[in-house]
Amino acid sequence: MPTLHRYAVVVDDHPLVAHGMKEFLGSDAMFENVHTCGDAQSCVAILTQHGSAAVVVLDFWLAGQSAPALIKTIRSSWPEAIVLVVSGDSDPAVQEKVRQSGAHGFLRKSEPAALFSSAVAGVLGGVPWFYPASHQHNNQAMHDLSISYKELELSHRQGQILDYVLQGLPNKRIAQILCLSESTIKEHITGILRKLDVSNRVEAITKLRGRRLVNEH
Amino acid sequence: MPTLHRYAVVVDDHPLVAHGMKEFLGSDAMFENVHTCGDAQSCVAILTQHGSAAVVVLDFWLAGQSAPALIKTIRSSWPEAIVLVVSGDSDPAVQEKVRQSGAHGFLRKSEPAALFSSAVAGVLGGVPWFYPASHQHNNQAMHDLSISYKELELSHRQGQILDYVLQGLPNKRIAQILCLSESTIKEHITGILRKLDVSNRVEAITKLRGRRLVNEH
DNA sequence: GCCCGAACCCTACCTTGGTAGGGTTTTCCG
DNA sequence: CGGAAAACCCTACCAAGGTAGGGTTCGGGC
Repeated sequence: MPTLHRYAVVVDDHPLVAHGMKEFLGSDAMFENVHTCGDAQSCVAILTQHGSAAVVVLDFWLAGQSAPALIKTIRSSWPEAIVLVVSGDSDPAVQEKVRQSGAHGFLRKSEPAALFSSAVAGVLGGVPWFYPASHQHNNQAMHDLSISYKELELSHRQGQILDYVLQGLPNKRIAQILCLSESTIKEHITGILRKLDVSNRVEAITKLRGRRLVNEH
Repeated sequence: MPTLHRYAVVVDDHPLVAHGMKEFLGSDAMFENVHTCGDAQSCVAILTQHGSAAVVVLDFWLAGQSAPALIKTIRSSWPEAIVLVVSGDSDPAVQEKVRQSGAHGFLRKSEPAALFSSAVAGVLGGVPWFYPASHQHNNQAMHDLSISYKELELSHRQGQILDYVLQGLPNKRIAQILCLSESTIKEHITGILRKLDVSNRVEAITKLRGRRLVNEH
């Protein structure tokens, strides 16, 4: 198994972000060799081919697969690899999932460059890098039009169904798409409306108009 | 006015993304001098201090301010600057807002690096860079740009009522706002839906999402 | 082990939305 | 003048949306 040199892997479906992180890992002279890829499959392929990386930096919101699944795969197959997860949003729940999946650290993309370097150095040195639990609820400058309708405490299913609602689909069609009964859809929607504090789907749609939807997990 | 050298500005509230774009702009030897910043205020400050940049690359989803406002500011104060907007999501309506604000190009962050370079080269060469309308998902012959009641062949009353529908108001409230009976509202809406070729108000809202309705008549 | 929450299923009930059909009045146009 | 179209009103009917309350199963945490 060719663990010839220490190298890093960056997994992010946005090439620009991946490139940015690659530059960071390289410019601090920590890693001369940095691979970038856009999905979980490619990441696994790289690790299989080159042997375990020293560090894997991956975006939580991957296009195809869920990040926790990839984290678990890496942790079990290449246990010596350090896994650092980055995410565009600031949801505490995301960090929890990441931590429970076995990652060594979690960082928001909005952090300054210096903190990113510190985090990489930290996890490489064996220090777990997570935000303190008490720090969780300062959702300061994060909103307006920017992001995350999402984990305003919507469950997985609710987020998924809200997606369809925002596309204008009626309950009946959502039901057959998801192979569920219409009653179940209605129940989920009742929960969604209560959490969004609106009284029907039209209000929900107009309330969320123009906002970006983070991918379901 | 110190337009001493051609330079670029990258505006993105995610430092990693900003850094990635900076590297791109630099590595293609197009710009030796690239400024990065995280919000609209800093961007304006940079332009004020250094004079107009050759190109401004900015993220649509800025933390504090809306991107269209910044675009308009740049277009009016530094008209020779080329404005290229990038966005993490793929909503056609976002591109429309960008285009209407006067930007020269729009690109998704998920595009490969090569396309990013092409887009920069294109807009610098004076070629607008937008996704074709036909490429936008399934929506058939829907023209972009703003749409007027006349194009939809809506009567005055219908246009007025459609406005309220798009705001998410139920028939009952529209009726009391306009001092009409609910039956009349329903009748008008039936006409609206037929002309829009949709089967209910939710479809109408999602179909017209992101478009600006101009009330001329 | 127990408890809790998420995710399913159901029935029943009420409100809203949309269509169809019946009218009236006004305006504009050939 | 007659006719068309828009704007208003009504009732009646049915489909869709949403709530309430009743269940089951599964998994994780204590």
